[in-house]
Amino acid sequence: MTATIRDVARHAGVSVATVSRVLTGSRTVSPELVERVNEAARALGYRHNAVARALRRGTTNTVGMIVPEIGNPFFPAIVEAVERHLGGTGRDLFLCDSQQDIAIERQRVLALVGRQVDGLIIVPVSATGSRACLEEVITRTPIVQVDRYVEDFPADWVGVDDELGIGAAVEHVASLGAKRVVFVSATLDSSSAVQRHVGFERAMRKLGLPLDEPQLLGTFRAEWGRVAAIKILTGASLPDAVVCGNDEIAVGVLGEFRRRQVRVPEDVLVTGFDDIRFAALADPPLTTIRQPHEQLAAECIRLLDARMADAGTPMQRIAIAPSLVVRESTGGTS
Amino acid sequence: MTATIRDVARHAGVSVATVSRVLTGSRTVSPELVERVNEAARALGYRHNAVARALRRGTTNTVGMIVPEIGNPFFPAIVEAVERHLGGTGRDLFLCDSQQDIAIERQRVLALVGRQVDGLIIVPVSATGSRACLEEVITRTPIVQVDRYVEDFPADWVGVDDELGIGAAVEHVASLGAKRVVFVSATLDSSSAVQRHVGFERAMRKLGLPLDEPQLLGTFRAEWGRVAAIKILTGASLPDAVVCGNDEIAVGVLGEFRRRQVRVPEDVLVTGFDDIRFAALADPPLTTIRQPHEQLAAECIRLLDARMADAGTPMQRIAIAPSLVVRESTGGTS
DNA sequence: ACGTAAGGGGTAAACGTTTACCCAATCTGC
DNA sequence: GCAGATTGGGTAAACGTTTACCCCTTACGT
Repeated sequence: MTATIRDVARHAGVSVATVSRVLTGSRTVSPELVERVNEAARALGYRHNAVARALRRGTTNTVGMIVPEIGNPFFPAIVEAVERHLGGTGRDLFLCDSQQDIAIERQRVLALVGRQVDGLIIVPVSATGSRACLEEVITRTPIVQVDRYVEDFPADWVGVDDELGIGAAVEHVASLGAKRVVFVSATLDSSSAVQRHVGFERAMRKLGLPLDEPQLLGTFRAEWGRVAAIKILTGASLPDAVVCGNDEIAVGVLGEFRRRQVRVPEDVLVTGFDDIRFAALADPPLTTIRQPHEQLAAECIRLLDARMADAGTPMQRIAIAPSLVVRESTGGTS
Repeated sequence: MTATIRDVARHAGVSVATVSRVLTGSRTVSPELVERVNEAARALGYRHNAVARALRRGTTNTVGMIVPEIGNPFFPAIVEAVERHLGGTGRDLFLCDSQQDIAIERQRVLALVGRQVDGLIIVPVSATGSRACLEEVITRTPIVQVDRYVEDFPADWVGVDDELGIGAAVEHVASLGAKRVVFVSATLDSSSAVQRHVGFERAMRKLGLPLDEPQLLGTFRAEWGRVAAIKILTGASLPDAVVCGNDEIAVGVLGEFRRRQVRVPEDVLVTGFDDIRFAALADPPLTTIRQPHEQLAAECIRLLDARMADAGTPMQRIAIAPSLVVRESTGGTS
């Protein structure tokens, strides 16, 4: 059985308080006793019990993070960036996947909050459906929303300006002469789906482009991109451009176009959103809206730390401008 | 502040033991008191404290999982499958990324084990370097290795038969007439790198194919695939086939070949390993060795449960045969 | 030399839950 | 009617750590 602080105390011939003081450095202890305690701990292979410490201190040195779809490379990229920013602060990141399901999301939230994570970073599954469980726990732990957010829910958020990003994609294809532009995205469940949709319609109106193409809203998955491409191809004629709500959809669209001998960008321009690492590797390499992972992660951790330091800190919403990355799928070079 | 079991007891006019008995159903309590306790718990919004429960019970209802590179879609796919098998068992999965770094891996292992996860599922970073930290904790928690394993370390493992898999890829390209076959994989740090390398050489010898091509061993990353493709293209002449150690490398190779007008499969055959979801979406769609995620996950959870049930259970090594998926990159159809 | 302050070590309570043990009431069998 | 068994509720210890409080010793200033 693993040694406890009591065993170390007995071995060193001191009290458990002395052992605790030595090992945490919380108060001075005489050098002689420090030496004995350290030696005893070493000899017994003592490691403090994080569960007991959490109960006593009320903190765990962990941050929970929940993403809605871990198989979408965009979310692991955000997780990697968050880890880099959390690393060096002595805190551990515990990651959970909510599988695009608000019931599973609630389970994950309660699992993390119930284990007293010091903060929760969440990409909410649904702009409306995620509210109930987050309202339930926001008084118990600091929460920061990343990328997506819950509507009418007062919590910190950092993400890109989705409207601006999709607007940049529309302006880009319009600047290349595109008149008929089709939008392929996800149903309006999440805030990013909603905002990208709003951004698309606003940009089209601003540019005076027709909005009469059917809206192709499915999931943020490559499979849906393929299905959407088939729907586009069964239309009367090919649009000038396909603006996609994320890179996965775009990769699916590209693949299906390629399979059916539709040339990109010669026959139709295609754009994505996110700049996942396969965007550059797609064929042709995908023009996309890059989300600045490092900056999102840095702001996220900063918001969380501010919230942890002072629960009454005024709520912050940080929208970061994304950037257009022009690649071959709209005629750019590699 | 959130209610504790003491508050509920006070509110219901019973003892904390009674409240605990009612809420856990651990012993009979009169219907009248059950009603009062449940009503009090509801009224106070009581949720049990998982930290206190963990300290008292010594279990946490959590499983920790560590993957070496969360940005590689293969690992999220495994995580998703493990979650599906764990779901419904009332246990939560806490995921950590070890960033291909054994020091970070050790931090993650200690973070999870220190918080008394009931079991640990790990894809070890290094066949040798990961041993020290796993030996340190294997007496404290059940461990199952997935995909990769640590050499000379007695712990349960489930993965595909890497030698068999790469051998199938070599046999496949050879059956299409390939004589000069180049192997692009990772340096021999992980067991999968080692086994795939061994499998490649063994298959080449078995088929009487020349092994004099330079070995291109870097990382399991698409970036390395691109670099390797450049190295191949600066050689005297193009090989007949490029067999890659994983899909990421293969996707990188495909991209660079495409960029330099090398036609796949016309000019050179390319294969991968893993069957990540971008393998089918690559251009051309990638011939690969499919790892059966669901089966790997199911066996993994079964091994963990067996280990949890009886720490003395004989160690098991389960190698599952992968399957060849022929796509356009070796002349197959979509 | 004395009074006050500072340092440092030990005891025990606290964190929140679970459950062993004890005790009282009730039930059952003879 | 009584003895023994059963049921069920309460108390308190346990889990492992931290730290408030207490007390003793030593040091310093007058």
